[in-house]
Order: sequence, then structure tokens, then C-alpha cells
Amino acid sequence: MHAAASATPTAAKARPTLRDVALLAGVSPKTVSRVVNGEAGVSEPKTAAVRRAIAQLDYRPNFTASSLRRSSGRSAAIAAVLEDLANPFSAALHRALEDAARDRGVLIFAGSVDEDPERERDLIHAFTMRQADALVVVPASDDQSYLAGEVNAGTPVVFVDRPPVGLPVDAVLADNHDGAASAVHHLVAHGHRTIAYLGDLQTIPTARQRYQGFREALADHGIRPSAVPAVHDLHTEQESEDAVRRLLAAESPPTALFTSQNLVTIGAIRALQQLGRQHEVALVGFDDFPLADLLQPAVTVIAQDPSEMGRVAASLIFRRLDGEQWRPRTHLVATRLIPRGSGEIRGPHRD
Amino acid sequence: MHAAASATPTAAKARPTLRDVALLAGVSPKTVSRVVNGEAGVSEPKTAAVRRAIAQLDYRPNFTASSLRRSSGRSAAIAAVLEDLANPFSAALHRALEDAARDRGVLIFAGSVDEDPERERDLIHAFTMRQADALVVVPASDDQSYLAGEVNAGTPVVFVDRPPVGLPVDAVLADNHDGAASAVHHLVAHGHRTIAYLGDLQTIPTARQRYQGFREALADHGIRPSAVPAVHDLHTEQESEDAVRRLLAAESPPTALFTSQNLVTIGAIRALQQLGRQHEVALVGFDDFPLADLLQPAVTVIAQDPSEMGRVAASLIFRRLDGEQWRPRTHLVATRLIPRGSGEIRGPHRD
DNA sequence: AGTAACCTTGACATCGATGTCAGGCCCGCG
DNA sequence: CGCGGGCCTGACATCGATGTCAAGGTTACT
Repeated sequence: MHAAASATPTAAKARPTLRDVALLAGVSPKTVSRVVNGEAGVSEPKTAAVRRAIAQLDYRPNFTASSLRRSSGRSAAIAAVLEDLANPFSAALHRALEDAARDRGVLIFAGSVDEDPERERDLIHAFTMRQADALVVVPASDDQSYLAGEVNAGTPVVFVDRPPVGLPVDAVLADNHDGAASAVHHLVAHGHRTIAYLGDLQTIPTARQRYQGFREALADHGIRPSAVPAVHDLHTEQESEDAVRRLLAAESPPTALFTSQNLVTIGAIRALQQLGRQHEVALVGFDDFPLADLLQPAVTVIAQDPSEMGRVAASLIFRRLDGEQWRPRTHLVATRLIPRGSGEIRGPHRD
Repeated sequence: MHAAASATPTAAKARPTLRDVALLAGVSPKTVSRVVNGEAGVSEPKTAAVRRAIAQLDYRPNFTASSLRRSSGRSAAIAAVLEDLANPFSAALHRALEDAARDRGVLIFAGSVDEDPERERDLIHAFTMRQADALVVVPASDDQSYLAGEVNAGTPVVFVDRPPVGLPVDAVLADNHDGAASAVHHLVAHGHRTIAYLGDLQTIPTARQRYQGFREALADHGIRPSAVPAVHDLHTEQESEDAVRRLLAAESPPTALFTSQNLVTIGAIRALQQLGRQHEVALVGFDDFPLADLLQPAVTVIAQDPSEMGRVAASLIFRRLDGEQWRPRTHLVATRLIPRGSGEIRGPHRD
């Protein structure tokens, strides 16, 4: 008689545990544990018996159970709180983290925040409840002091792309100020004076920094920032497209555009193409994007290096996990101006 | 006297456990557990005391520990084994999974396989060791029977984009055959007969299916597949670019190109642009990509719907997790031809 | 007044694995 | 022959939390 006849037709066989292996191999659980973890001091015959049992049962250790008991308590997983998994910046960052983590057998939990502060907290909450060993965060909220507990508990935390507020942790940021300034210098050098600024939500620190760099660079050339048009809080392609249309319909329209973010850049291109003016209005966009070199004109950009930012973030994380200590600081990753055509369209001024 | 003086200057305070809360609140651990999980039957004063203690200690439940003990054993995390987190298809799929999982408080582990069968197994191994509740897999190996144990243990598994081999599980696939055929019909309808095929690695099932659809559609129009040029195993933009250059330098070059994948399409565009022939050679690419509509000419594509594929995959996963049962089957997700210009360039034939 | 039914509460075992430690065996040495 | 010292091995407690169950106190009823 089959004592425990299956309740359902497709009875799910429970996963074998270390106990099952021990029973089958005729040894104690602890000995199986030793073999699984490659500890020395198990005789040849027992080792063989255990290996046989493992193979026969297709046993796989329960990693979460073992990390519960293990002294380090490490889960060998880190969490990435990103803006949106599907956007190229986040995806490249995520990928760079993965590559760094792979070497150490560490896995990654990732989630999208979509600029929603509440979602940021929920995600981080969920990740910490699952014992993530470290956090990489692209924040959306304006205050992250709620993370102080985690940091004090020894969890390494690194902010990427945007600085932490109210929390002393490492940050890896693009050099937004310098990048924006170099865009302005480039455009001025090509004869432009009336350079419009098109920017993302002012709640986003990077947008503010870029605008700041933009203004200061203008001032360097003796141009009053208030003399050039600036449109803020553009967060979709459509909003940007509309804004560009309005700007170019004005009385003395700008001869060049500086767009402070990807979607804004693309919206601007769309507007320029529809107006047929893409070869006469200069454009420099912040942040590179795929196929920028195949458009006509190809698009001059201030390229960030999300992969490098991910590598730096990962290195900070792992060094802290390895026990290194230092005072939290900000790590700037340089940007690079890539001239491709749209930024080299000449303006009315000699320079 | 401070009994347990900190060993290191930045002493990491251990995270409080349920026991600590119980001690502080003056109740038993079990009672704390009840409050945390919202179980009924705890008196008002004790509930309040527990809540106070939780707030005071900033206690957060250890989710991995509780899922170890819990009857279901669920970890509320699912794993996504993708091709490359950084490519748009994988990223869109990942994002769709995340959105579906979010509603249920489920998190996602994701990893890139990079067409490496060994990496596929390693990743899946790592995910199952961490008790992922389900697997979403874009396979790279040519045999996944090694997953039989997981499937038997009741873990829902869904394959996406490529069919499973040697494993009876659900699959969510784009209609590659039909999509490729519709590209051919479209080009023939625009007067083309000599349509070159440019394809990815033939080891990839989708590439084979697309080629099959291509050939059969040609045959429908009385064109012998052997009469048109076909280049296989292109896996980078560069290889594709070179291949197109060679094809167009031939004696009677194709008047239209069908590119079976993203990178191949982009390499082809690059070649056409460099030759200045992008307005005379027609092109239809399989798989849509960002900014395809901003190129000149804008690129006609057979669009897949990775988000929809992700949604379908998630729905299958969660229905199985909820206990539904059915025989594994393949779910086709339709493709859509998006005419944008490059595919409507007329060829030499009337039709 | 006595007792059945209920509500709270905590003791205890347990999930799957590992840290600790002691016991049994065999070796070699004095 | 006796004893110290390795080497293997397993018993047991434990990680943080929850399932089970019974004890104790109320309440409500006959």
C-alpha cells in the first residue's frame, strides 16, 4: 500500500533536502553539509556515498536556509533601485552591475521607481526584507534619511546618478555641471548666442545641475542667462516637441538648442524634422542614445557613461562588503562631448 | 558602564529580530509574529505595545526566514533568465514582468545569458538555489531537459521568444514565421523580386523560423529561394554592414533587403547610408527599435511586442502559482508590419 | 453554582542548513 | 601497555520566523 498516495494527478515531488541526502547516503546531515561545502575532513568512501546520493536525488542546497544560519548572514544578492528598467541608462547600469556581481557569484534584484518616491521606499523595503547585502539606488525622493537604519546596520549603500539627501553614503554621479557647460562652449564656438535650454523636471537634481552648468557657461561668454529662452519640466517626448515648436515660432528664435535629457532630445529632433529645420538649428543633447549617429544630421551629444558608473558603484559596494572603510564621498564620472553634426551647424556669429 | 562597547569605531548595530521586539514589548515572539502578520486575536493593549516596540527598534521582518518556515515555502521572487539585460527586447520583457509582479508583491531576479549555454545553466542553478518561485527563460542552449527536476517539483517555468527543447513547459513566442512572410509579401507587392536575406546565428531558433517564413513566402510568389542571396550567422552590426556591402557590390544586386534582427538591421542601414543608397534599396527589418521612425528613410519593420510577451508570460506563471493546471502549450504573439518608408521604396517589377 | 464555549497567550517543534563541540577510532610514542 | 594527538563523525543548538496545541482566564449559559 502506498502510504502517501498523491493527492493530485501531477503530484509535485517535494524538493529533496539535505536530510534526505543524509538518509540515503547513510550519514549524518552534518557530513552532507561538509561535502556540499567542500570542507576538508570527510573520508573518501563517505564523500563518494554522499555525492552519489546527491546525484540520485538531484539535490540542490537551499541557499536561503543556509544563509540564514551562516555566520556572515550574507544572501549573495544585491539590490538595484533604478529609474526604469526599460530605459537605456538604467539598463546599461544594471548590466554593468550584473557583470561585476557575476564574478563573485552575487545575483541582482532590480526594480523600477518611475520617479515615484513612494515606490522608492516600497522597493527598498522589499529588498531589505529579503536581506539584500547592498543597495544601489537611483533615488526619486527628496530625502533618504529613512535609510539611516540600513546604513547603520552595515549595509553598503551607493547612490548613482543623483546625490543622496540626508544620508552619508557614497555617490557616483556624472559630471553634469561640466558636461552642460561644455555643450554651451561648443555651441558658442560655432557662432551661436541664442541658445535655448530645454530641461527635465526641476525636481530631479541632475536637471538642476545641468541647468546650472548651462547658465554659468553662458555667463562665461558674457551672455546673460535671462536673455536666452529656457523651458523646464519637460518629461516626455511630446512635451519637448511642443516646446520646441513654440520656441521656433517666436519672434527671434534660438539658433541652437541644448536639451538636457534623452527624451527631450528626441522630442526636439522630431519637432525639427517636422519643421524641416534640422539642418539649420544646431542641437546638442545631454546623454547619448542608440542610433544618434544614424540620424541626419547625426546628433552631437554629451555622452554619459552608465557602464562606467555601474562599474564604479559595484566596486564601491564590494570593497565595503569586503570590510574596507572610508568616509562616504562623491565620485564624479566624466562626460564626453561627441561631435556628430547637429552641434556643428554654424550660427550667425563669428567667434 | 556600557556593557557591550563597540568593537569597531563604526560599530554595525545588528538588525533587530522578532525576539528583540518581543523582549521590549514584554510579550512572546509568537504574539509579535501575530501582530506583524495581521492575525486576529491579539488584545488591543498588546498590539499597541508591539507596534510601539517595532517602531522604536525600526524592526523589519526577515522575509527569507519567514518563507523558510511558512507552509507555502514561497519566496515571492521570480527569476528571469534573459539574453542581455541591456538590449531593448530583454529590457522591455523584464519591465513587463516587473509590472505584473509588482501587483502581487513579487520581486524579480534577472540575469543575462549572452547566448552562452553554460551561463544559462549557471544562472538557473543560482536562481533555484535561492528558491525562486518561478522561472522565465529565454534559452540559449539547445536542450533544457536538465530543468525537468524543477518542473516536477512544481516550479512554474515559461519560455519566452524561443521554444523549450526536451521539456514540456509553456512557451510564449512571437509569430516569427508569419512575420517574416509578411515582410516578403510587402516587398513583393512593392515590385521587388530579388530580396536578400540577412540573418542571425542559425543556432537561434527564431532565426531559423524567420528564414523558413521568408523562403516559403518567396515560394508563394513563384520565386525560388535559391535564386535570392542569403547570408546567415550575422551577429554584430559590423558583420551585417560588411555583408550588405558585399551583396550590393555583386553583379545583379538585390533591390530589397530583409534583415532578421535588430543589430543586423542597423548594420544594414549603416552600410546603405555609407553607400548613399538608402533611398533606392528597400529594407524591412524584423523587430522594431527606438528611433526607427526618425531615420531617413524611416525604417519599415516587423514589430514584435516584447511587453505583451512579458505580460502573457507573467500571467501564465501566476496562474500556475495560483494552482491552475493545464497541459503546456505554445502561445503565439502576433507581429505587426509597420510601414514607415524604407519598405515602400519601389522595385523594378509591376505587381 | 457549575460547566461549556470562547478568547488570548505562550511553550514548543519545526523549516533547511551550519557552527560548536565532544566522542570514538587509530596512530605513534614513551 | 598506556596515553596524548590527530582524524572523522555525528549530536545538539541555533539562525529568524511560524504552525500547532494546550493552558489559563472570561464569558455565558443551564
